[in-house]
Amino acid sequence: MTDAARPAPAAPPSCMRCAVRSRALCSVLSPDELWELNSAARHKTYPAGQTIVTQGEPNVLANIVTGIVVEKKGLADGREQIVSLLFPSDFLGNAYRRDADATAQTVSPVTLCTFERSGFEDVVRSHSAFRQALFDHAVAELDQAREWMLLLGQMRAGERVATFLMRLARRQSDAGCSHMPRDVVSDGAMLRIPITRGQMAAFLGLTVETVSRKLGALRDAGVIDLLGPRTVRINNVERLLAESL
Amino acid sequence: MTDAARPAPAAPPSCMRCAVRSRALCSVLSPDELWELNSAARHKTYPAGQTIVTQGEPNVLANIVTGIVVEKKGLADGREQIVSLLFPSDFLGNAYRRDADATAQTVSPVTLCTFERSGFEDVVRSHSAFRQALFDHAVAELDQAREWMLLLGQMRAGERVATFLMRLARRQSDAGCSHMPRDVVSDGAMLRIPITRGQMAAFLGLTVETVSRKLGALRDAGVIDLLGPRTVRINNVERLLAESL
DNA sequence: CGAGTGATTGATATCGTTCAAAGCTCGTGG
DNA sequence: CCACGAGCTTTGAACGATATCAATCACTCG
Repeated sequence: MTDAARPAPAAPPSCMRCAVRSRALCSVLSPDELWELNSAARHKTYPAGQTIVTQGEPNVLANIVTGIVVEKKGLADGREQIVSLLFPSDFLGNAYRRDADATAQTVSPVTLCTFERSGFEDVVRSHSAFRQALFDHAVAELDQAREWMLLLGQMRAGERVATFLMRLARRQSDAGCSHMPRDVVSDGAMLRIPITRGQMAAFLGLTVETVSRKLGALRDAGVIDLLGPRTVRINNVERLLAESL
Repeated sequence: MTDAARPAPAAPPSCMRCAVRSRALCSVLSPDELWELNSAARHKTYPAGQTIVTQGEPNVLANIVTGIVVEKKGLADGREQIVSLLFPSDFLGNAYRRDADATAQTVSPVTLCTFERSGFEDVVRSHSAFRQALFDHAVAELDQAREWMLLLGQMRAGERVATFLMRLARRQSDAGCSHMPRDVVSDGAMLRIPITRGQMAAFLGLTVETVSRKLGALRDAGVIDLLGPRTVRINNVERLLAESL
């Protein structure tokens, strides 16, 4: 009765309510498949600044529902490099790797939709579209990492900061209206920087002071306004793009 | 007759002769499966310094049989960052991406075992072990890229050079005797640097001069000997490791 | 033998870091 | 509602590491 009688099968209630359902990995699953995956899922919440998984320890498989997460790698003497900045709908963890290659830490209060490994792997094994989505995700992450290698290896401080702002702006521009072209940033766009200057520095391979100075320089040049430490208005996208090279 | 009569089915002749057969992706395939993949394969040779694929253009799918290949990404003004250094047995190209995300260029004369895309995809689709190996490869590349982000973002010049030498030494130590523990480097180990100082610089995010100076500093400290621009003897692995942090 | 490329070395310049000191923000509690 | 304080951010000054500019040297290939 449950299956055959349902005319338009519905997704699990918790998925129907999910804020990131349409953009997360699970968007490729049919309602029936969602039920299967959902039975392995469990929501968890973390306060800001909490470590979710530590480099080298068993991984977590999860969608980020709300909040911001960073992944970072550390040197013995404490220096840290942020290797990834994760937003709601992003996926955390490698399905094909037992242990984490980086430490994941919350930046703000975070809600995760975590998946029990064996149930997750069942879904991966039996659904090629899901497997494909997972693969695409890995390839996209590799792309991003290499793009960041170019930034870290070749760009000067000002270019790094400008590039960071542009990528953040592009990322945020597709949050809202889906009928607008993605990734387009226009003059006057408001930008919320989700991380501290220290975290920006650890992401850009710079010091806090340099990040602050380069932001100040962009402000002085009229390219951006700093409405607060975390809020930026982009006055001139073209010039910001030129700064970022 | 051909199939059923063969008691221990043999791999295709060209694969039997292949120098990298045991370490390349195709090592997970059975002889029968190898025949299938091999029918989509074709060897190609390139002289040193030749561009194999350009960033943004259609990809190549290939195993490197002999020679060294670098993948690099460039900025508009000509600055370049090498994002990957590929050795014989390494795989070049993303099966799940039509276009290349980086330019691939030969460093020495190179032989590739290239695969026609549709035939390759058929094998990927029908053989889960092969698909799995491909996925593992992507994950390993992501790992390497992030490790390099840590180097580019946080290490000082001397640490970068020392780290490069250690990773190269580890990589070369597993080329020979397979009964020795992998990745172990011992004092007195000889090292062949497969790339120029300029390419090292582009890989490490430094200038040629700095690379040369830091190598000189390691030599002056007695940690290594420079027997030629491309040949290094590691006198003191422990100290080299300490320099690399 | 000579030319050209790659490597080393030296002198100087520059960018980003380091060290130091205020100045803001925002959450907390009175 | 305001005052307080911790942590974050900005700014300044000096230093230092690496880049830049320049010259020489070494090796390979015509």
